[in-house]
Amino acid sequence: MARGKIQIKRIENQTNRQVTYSKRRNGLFKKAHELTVLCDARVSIIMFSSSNKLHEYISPNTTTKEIIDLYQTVSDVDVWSTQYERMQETKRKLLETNRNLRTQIKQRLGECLDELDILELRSLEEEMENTFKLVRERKIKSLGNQIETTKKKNKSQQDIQKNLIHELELRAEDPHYGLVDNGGDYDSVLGYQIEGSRAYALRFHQNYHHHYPNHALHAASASDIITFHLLE
Amino acid sequence: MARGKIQIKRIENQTNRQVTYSKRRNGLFKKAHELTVLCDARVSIIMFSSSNKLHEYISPNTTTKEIIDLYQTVSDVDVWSTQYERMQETKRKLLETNRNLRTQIKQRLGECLDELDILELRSLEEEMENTFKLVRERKIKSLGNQIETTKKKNKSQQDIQKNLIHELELRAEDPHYGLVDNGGDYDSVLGYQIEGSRAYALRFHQNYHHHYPNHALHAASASDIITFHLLE
DNA sequence: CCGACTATATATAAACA
DNA sequence: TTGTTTATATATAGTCG
Repeated sequence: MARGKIQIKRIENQTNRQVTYSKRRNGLFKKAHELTVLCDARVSIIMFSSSNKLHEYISPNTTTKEIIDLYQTVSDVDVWSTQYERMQETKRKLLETNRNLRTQIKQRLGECLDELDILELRSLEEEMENTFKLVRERKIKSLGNQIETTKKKNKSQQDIQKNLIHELELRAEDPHYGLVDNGGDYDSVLGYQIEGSRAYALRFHQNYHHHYPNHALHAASASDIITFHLLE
Repeated sequence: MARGKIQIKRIENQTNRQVTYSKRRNGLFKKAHELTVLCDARVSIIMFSSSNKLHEYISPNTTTKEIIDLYQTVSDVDVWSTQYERMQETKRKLLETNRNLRTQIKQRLGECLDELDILELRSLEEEMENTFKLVRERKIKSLGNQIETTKKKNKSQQDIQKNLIHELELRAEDPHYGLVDNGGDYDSVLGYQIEGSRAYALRFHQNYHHHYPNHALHAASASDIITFHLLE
């Protein structure tokens, strides 16, 4: 049985306080739930006991995160500040690093030199000279490689050319491949795929065959007969 | 008067619902407050009405932010994710920019050149050469300035020296400034403040006056008589 | 830490101001 | 909207198991 009016002040007895906490907590959550259902509201209750135990109520069909998100949006309270400030600090540092790096690059592009003293200029000069040399060496090496590659390509192109010429000679000698004289000048194109990306075409003038049908092709230097095209 | 057992289901009448919401909300907050006081707990209630009106209760001596912070720490719910992800994205972008800038700087230090093709190398080379020249010009100019400054300083030092000598001559001639011969050798120090940061002291040997009291000081090159000290 | 009991204290629906 | 009133429903302190 209840003993008179309940005084709203801290319950000193630890056990009683614990019991009351538990009972009233359930009562509170029940009320909150009734409110949710009766009035179509969304309620979030977060509570910590005196011993820092967490208990929470959240209306059905929603989440605490959702409520807190909404709370943050609607109220002016900067609920996030703790996390936010930490992140802001990180961001600030990154932006500063960024700025410093940009300045360094600018100086390496010859801008913003006013800020540098003589010692800094001297070391930057030295640095620039070293890098300049390094880059030049690298460029020369790269050019060398390119020349090598080109030479090899030329070599393989010459081989292909020779093969083609050889084949043409064979066909020219073989009646089965005899070319029809239709009275006009036209070109026949033989496509050749190399390296999967560039196509080379060997083009030859048929009138040559027309006029000299039995003349064998054998000269690699027959530039008036065979033209080499790089198809892009 | 209450009409039978209250059904816990949504109140369809808009007005009644609103009234009940208001009354029960107060009841809930009252209970929450009682709980706070009786059991020494901390309670945060955040609620939204069906019309999305925000109401909140928070125990005295604490803040909603504090409760949410604690909630985030204790529970596994990533209450911050919305904000957090936005910040993370910003951070990620900054880090990437940062990385790119660093790569650029490295290339301008002659590192990581492997990744560059011939065109990039060519432009980097040109850039390096230009900057190298700019920096050299700047260095030369800076050296020029330095020499100018030094010359001016020397000039002004010479002036000061002349003035001092002049003053000494006057004093040597004026009996009022006559120096007492106390039989010992000692130095008298005249302090002179220049540019507010460096002090120069003109030190002269009194025995000179002792032995040749009427001898006028006039030679700037009298290094055995006047010593010039740079006091740090 | 429940759950149950019970005498009271409180809450509240409805109606009205 | 908010504050009564009032009949009832609910909540709960203290106690026991």
